[in-house]
Amino acid sequence: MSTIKDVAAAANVSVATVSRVLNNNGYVNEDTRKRVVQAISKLNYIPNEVARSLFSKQSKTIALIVPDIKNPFFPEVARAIEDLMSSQEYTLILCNSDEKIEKEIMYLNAMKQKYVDGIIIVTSTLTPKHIEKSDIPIVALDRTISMDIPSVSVDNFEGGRQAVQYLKSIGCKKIAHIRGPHTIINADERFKGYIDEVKNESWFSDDLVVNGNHQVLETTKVTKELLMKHSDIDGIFAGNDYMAVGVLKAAEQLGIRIPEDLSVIGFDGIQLCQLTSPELTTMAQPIYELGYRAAELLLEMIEGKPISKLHYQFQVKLMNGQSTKVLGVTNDEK
Amino acid sequence: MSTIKDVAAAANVSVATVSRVLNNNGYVNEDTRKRVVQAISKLNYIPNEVARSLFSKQSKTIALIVPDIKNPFFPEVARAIEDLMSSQEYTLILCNSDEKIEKEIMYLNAMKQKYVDGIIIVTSTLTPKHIEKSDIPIVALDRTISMDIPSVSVDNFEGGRQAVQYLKSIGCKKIAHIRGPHTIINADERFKGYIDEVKNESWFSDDLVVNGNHQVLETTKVTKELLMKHSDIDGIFAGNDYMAVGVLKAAEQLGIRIPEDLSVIGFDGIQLCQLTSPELTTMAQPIYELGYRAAELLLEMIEGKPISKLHYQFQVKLMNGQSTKVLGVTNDEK
DNA sequence: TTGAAAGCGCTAACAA
DNA sequence: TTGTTAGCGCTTTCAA
Repeated sequence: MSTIKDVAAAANVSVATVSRVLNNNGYVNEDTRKRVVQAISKLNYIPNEVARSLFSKQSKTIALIVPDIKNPFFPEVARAIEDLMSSQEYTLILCNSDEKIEKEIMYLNAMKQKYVDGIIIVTSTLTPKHIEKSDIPIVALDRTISMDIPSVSVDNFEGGRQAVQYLKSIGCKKIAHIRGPHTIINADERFKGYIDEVKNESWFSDDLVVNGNHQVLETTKVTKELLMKHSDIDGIFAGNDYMAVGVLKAAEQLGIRIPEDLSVIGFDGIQLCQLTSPELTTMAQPIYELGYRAAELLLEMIEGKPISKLHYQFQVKLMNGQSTKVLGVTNDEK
Repeated sequence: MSTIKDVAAAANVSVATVSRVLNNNGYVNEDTRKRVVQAISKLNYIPNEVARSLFSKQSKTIALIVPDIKNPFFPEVARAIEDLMSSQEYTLILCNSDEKIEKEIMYLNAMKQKYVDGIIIVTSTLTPKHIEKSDIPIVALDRTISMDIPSVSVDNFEGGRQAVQYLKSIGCKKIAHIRGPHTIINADERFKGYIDEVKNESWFSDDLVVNGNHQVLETTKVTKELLMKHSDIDGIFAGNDYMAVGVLKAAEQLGIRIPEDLSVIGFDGIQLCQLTSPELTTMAQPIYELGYRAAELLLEMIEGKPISKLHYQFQVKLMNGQSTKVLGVTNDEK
């Protein structure tokens, strides 16, 4: 690998001049510029980013810390982030925290050490205290951390409400909820949205809510128990799409027809929804947009632009599949 | 952020001494070591990786270049790689090439520029020429590039054969194949495995092979056409799990029962297989292992160890779902 | 056992 | 318009 020195020697100028043409700043005579450009291409020279970073204290690199890239929600945000970042010549480091605070802190330190220019993180456990002392720009994605830390997420409470409202609107008379882990704030919000919508219903009782733990198998198990106990449940709001699949499986095993006997709605809108049969009705998040916006926000922070808005909250949108019945239309007509 | 200088000053030693205790090499008196260690923890000092990289020409960073992280095969390999790498204090850069050679080359250059220590790449288009001149360690994952470039993959040909053999073994009498894109070597290998197994069958004809292009919708479309043309097809080998889902949908739309009328087998063994109903039978790759092994191989190369074996080829394994019939067992008994 | 100093490749004062 | 040089933070000779 040739260095700026080699180029300077080849073009018979000083390294400063080469640097000038490289960065396109400062005066440089048209002829010398040409000589330099020639030398560069002749030597196949590319500037060493590490040396640049050492000087500039910027690495043109950002980190994305997610619980687990295998969770299909995250590849899509990762893709969105990488799309924007690579277009700006930034590079993306991927970290998996498994929702463990030690790992999050470990990565935070490692990233600081590498001079990454910014971090996008999905976390339920980190508090502002862990973050504030690192002066590096951070954006919270999917879940907010605090009022001070910029975030991009959806309105999970409202999404939960709307899911239930939709089930009501198509005529469901007893609606259960399979919720996600208590440790994850979004699961709580969705749960609260459900509660808000059903708490005054005569049919409502606490045991219409069970915990599926964001797992398919676990959900199938608890849903079967639930449906055997309450045979008159005709609508289920699952806290995410995985759990909705678990519900589908439970219904199948019990010989309950979907959507004729039971309407199921999920949350998230991951690709999976189109792949099941029946296809899943879900409250879809604009997943790619979330990632993209988080990246845009982070970029603004990195560039030191004034941040007009700290918190971006997107709305979820009903995505109609075949797992919810259509009011006034029998199955034959569909 | 404090630097090695600050530590040196605080401990009243030279930076060289601090460096010695940091890296645990060279003689350093026990007392001075203690003073240094104290200073380090007092100042909350962490060494600057960028400066280290500049000197050592190593970045403790590797890159993973995949076509698209949204393809569910890749998050799992990414996870495996990151697991091993982070345990060795390496960091993972993620790149999406969209199977485009320009992007691959662009990333290759960008990574060289960043002094990444190694690269794991999934590519169908890159040739040794693109790679050889970059002296940086490279491992080809999922698809081989050439004999000279280390690789980790599965035996796609044999996997294709075995898929067809299995369909035969459960009694299928006319087996079709939905193949993947011609541009992807693995799709070709699987196709060849299919051909090898059926070419001498009396029922075989060329038009039993159609291209699903690795897409669900496209597959549903071509499969419906196929099944309408050949109503006696009783087995389909889909070139990957996505296309197998497409087949499931086609069958459903045509009122064909799976597995009673038609047995379907996929390839890859992504998580999706357990989420459909019926659950998919597939030739499963050891996806996590593939990623992990590629990472191990790369690490050995980075550390300059002698590489005893350049090419690792894993076997795929039949993973039984409900999309293939069970010989001699009627559906009622199951 | 320790320190001084050169150098990794680059940028940006400052001088010329 | 160009060159000289200091310095980014670290590691490693070389000398003491």
